[in-house]
Amino acid sequence: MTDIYRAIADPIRRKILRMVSQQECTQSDIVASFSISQPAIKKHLAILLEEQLLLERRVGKFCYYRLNTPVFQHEYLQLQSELGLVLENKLAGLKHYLENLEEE
Amino acid sequence: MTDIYRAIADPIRRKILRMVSQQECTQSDIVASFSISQPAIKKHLAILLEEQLLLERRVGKFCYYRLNTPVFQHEYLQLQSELGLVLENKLAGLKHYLENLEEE
DNA sequence: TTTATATATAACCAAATGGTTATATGAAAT
DNA sequence: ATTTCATATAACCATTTGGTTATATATAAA
Repeated sequence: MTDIYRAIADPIRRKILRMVSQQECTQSDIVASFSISQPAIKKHLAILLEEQLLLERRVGKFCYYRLNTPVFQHEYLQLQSELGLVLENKLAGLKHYLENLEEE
Repeated sequence: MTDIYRAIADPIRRKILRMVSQQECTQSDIVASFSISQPAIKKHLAILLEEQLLLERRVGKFCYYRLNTPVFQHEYLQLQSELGLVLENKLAGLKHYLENLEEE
């Protein structure tokens, strides 16, 4: 369901994740820290919300965003185990190669 | 230069990375392990090559692909430190909150 | 009550993504 | 020499991405 790879594909979204992980931010806080338009930021927020990495809270005319920490943590762990495999495979392949040197 | 986030955005590309990390594969090995067309695989390979996460070697009519381990390792470490920050910030924010409880 | 501010949404655009089919090229095997 | 197999490339298509401007709506402040 949650596609963290899609969420983190854009550097603006990665920066938003870092911002809201430090503290809750309103949409205009976020808009102010980039040089793109408010609707463009809105679309990035929509993707992060869609992937459930952000939570929003409405207070009057303000909209506060914060990290959905449990989901982010879970998805990030999954990512690490998926990508970690790539390097582990490499090591396993090397190990196998070394162990079978004499047989060639 | 290398955009690992782009490279890993697609599940097919992630599986290719895992495959070639275990051992060198020809393009047709790779094509055989998916149910999409050869040109579609070719495009995924082109993206992985463009992002320098793969190396290719030509032997006769075969094209062998392998992981560009140093680049992958480096880029993956960078990714981890960038995304790791998100969770560290969260913890730092919590720590700060706890330390300043009495002052409110 | 008017005005200013925060957010939402629509319409548009260019480029990238992820796939297809058809076909060309080049090397190996019969 | 012909056929077969691996790879490359072209042309096409739909969808997504990442942006824009213009405008609407809703709340807060003057």
